[in-house]
Amino acid sequence: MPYTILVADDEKEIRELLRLYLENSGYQVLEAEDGQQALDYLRGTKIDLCLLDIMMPKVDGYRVLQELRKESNIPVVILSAKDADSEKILGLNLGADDYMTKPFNPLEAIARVNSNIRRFYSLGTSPSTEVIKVKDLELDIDACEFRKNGEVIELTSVEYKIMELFMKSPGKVFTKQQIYEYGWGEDYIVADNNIMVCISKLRDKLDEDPSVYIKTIRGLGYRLER
Amino acid sequence: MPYTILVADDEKEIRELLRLYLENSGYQVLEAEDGQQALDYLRGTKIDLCLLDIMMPKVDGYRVLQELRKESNIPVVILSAKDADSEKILGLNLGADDYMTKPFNPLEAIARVNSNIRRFYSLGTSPSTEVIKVKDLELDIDACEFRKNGEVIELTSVEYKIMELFMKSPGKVFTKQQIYEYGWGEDYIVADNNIMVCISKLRDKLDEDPSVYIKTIRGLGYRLER
DNA sequence: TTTTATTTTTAAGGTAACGTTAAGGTTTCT
DNA sequence: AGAAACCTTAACGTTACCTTAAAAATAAAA
Repeated sequence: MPYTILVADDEKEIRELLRLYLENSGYQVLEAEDGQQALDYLRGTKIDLCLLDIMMPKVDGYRVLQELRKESNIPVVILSAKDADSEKILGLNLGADDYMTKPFNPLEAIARVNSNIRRFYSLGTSPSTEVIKVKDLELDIDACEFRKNGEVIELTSVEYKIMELFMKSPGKVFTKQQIYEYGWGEDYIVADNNIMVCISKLRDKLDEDPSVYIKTIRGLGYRLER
Repeated sequence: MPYTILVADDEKEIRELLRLYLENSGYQVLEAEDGQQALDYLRGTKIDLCLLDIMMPKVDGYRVLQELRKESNIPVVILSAKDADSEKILGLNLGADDYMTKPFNPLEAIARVNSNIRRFYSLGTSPSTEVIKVKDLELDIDACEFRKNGEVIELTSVEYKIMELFMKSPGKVFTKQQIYEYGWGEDYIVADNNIMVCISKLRDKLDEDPSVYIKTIRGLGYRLER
């Protein structure tokens, strides 16, 4: 099961250079020549890591990164001709994992890709078949599927997100603010009732009479019992 | 709760510079001035990320990294004056997560630390789960749970807060004012009885006949016996 | 585009846990 | 003994939370 790397750069030579080295290291490679194409790939395909140029037509790399981070946490290595520190900082703070300035040594590129792949997938998150289990609950990240005792329970996207948050840290208490920001992907506004309705529906679907799975911590938030 | 960063560098100025910026960003900082000391820290202390200089006395950075990787996967950011690509590649292939060349912009250093911390701890591996223990009492900060002899004791949010205050500094006397401000999160108003009721209920739940755990210091306040 | 279905938000009524208050009791110090 | 500080209990009122249903927004289908 080779890892899939997306190379997003408008220069054809660079894409081909990277493809050469990456394929040589056993990766599968996809190419995007502008930001829009990159986003399409990232949304529609299972990409394990992205090499992302900043200066691209249509949608620039920062924008791609910003959009991507709303949905995914895969490692992103920024490629850029800009060497200024401020650029690096901007990229890293937007959620990039690494930064390389052009021109670069392709061997260094490979080393960085290896490093980031290992970091992200070796421990914790595994490449494809990631299933988190808590009690008799299962969350299949790849399939975006939630199961109880092996039976699929249909969740809406917000419900799924919240369940994901819970299942990734079972036993940990999350405040309403944290839940809102993770589930809705927006800055916190007071929308407590919203969350409560969602929790209520989740409990419904898990058919808890007393709160067996999702426990209320009054004054604090909620927690998934492990 | 704060992440602990180990700064391993033989130059005192660099350590102090990094400490300044890191502490300013809310990290806890430990310093090592040579490779041996770094290894001792890494083995004996809970370190969440390591900033590692390559050229150090006794044991060099590569060696430290190599040893560390046999036991742990925490993020390591290499600091080095060597700018040659081959050096970077060596570091990354040995299992480093990032690489910075001196001299560096401290803000970039912070950005990289943030990035690596977020990458490694936000998802996947849980962030150093914190449990405070005093005698047979345990306070699980993540789960907001209080236990005695491993058995959960349900606390209300104010009770929990007060217990947190006590457990964070066992043996220390807290005045009613301090307890009120911490437990209620408001400026002190005279509400002594309030506190007394709360302490009373706590003692109840800990089933103390004489005050084994929470001792009254007449005229001053209360203290958790250690 | 209009219609239909699904998801999310808003609103409102209900409930139980929690913090407050007050009153009577106990300990401790002078 | 008397006073001051502290303890305990129970009733009350508030608040945070739960649930349901309808309205609004969004996505899917015709």
